[in-house]
Amino acid sequence: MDQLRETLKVHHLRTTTCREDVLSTFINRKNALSHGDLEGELGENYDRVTIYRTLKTFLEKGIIHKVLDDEGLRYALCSHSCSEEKHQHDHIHFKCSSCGETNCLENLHIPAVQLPEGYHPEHFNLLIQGVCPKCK
Amino acid sequence: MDQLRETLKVHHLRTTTCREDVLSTFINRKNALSHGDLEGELGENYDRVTIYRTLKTFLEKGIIHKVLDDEGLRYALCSHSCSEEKHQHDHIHFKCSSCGETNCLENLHIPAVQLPEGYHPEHFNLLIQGVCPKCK
DNA sequence: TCGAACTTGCAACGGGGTTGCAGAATATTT
DNA sequence: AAATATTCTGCAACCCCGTTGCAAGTTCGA
Repeated sequence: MDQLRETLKVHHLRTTTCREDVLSTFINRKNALSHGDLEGELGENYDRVTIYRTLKTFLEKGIIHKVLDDEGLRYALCSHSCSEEKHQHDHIHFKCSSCGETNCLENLHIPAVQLPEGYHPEHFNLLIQGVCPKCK
Repeated sequence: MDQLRETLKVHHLRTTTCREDVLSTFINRKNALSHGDLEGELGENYDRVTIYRTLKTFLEKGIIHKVLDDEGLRYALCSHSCSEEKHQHDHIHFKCSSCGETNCLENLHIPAVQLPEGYHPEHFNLLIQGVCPKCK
């Protein structure tokens, strides 16, 4: 409870019930969420627009990061090392084709790639699709 | 010219000018294209819906594949080994943050990843963002 | 407790993508 | 070459995603 307020405070955000609820949804659900997921869970309490803006704010402040997907964007909590100035996301995302859940594999790093001459890589995004442990 | 018709024929598609034009746009431009790109190039000749359906058809037949992006889907030509039954896409995509182009690095394969117990990977999608050779 | 600064809800909008249907084009059969 | 079956296209309409402007409400520091 105070944990949430603390997180918001650290990122210089005013504590509002919407931000607390969105943040706690991310913490409880653990996997990557789309705007639609959040609207389904919180849509009766808050306007869609507010949820969009909350996501945008959280993105900018480094609280969440984008997770690529072949059918729409999702978002997931950043590790604690992220901030407004610097994001560090070289971990792998796994999307289960059975249950549809997308999860961060925080402790698996994207392997190094030897790019041809002239390419200057900045960000890496690896999505692996398949069947997750829960779905056999 | 006959090359295009041949490709369509191989995939059991009727030859129409729209399909020929979309296909030749992919071949000429070489990089990954969004629906918007195609509409910009061919929109005066064909309806948006027709372009959408052409992309969908090409996807199903294994002529093009989806390319992930942090701001909307793109499509790129498949290598010749793809078909309706089997797609093989373990190559890397590079998106330039300067010119905005996304390209397939066909000859660079995604390195193997050791997933935790229970994960059964099927498809891999690696997007690297940075600056491409053309943009210094 | 007051006021400045920020956040929310509402309405409205634009774009992305899909569907149903009638008419047009393509392929196939004779 | 003509007729038929099949497929494709254009149009209209629709829904969903995401954004913007503005007025009213809320937060927080002085």
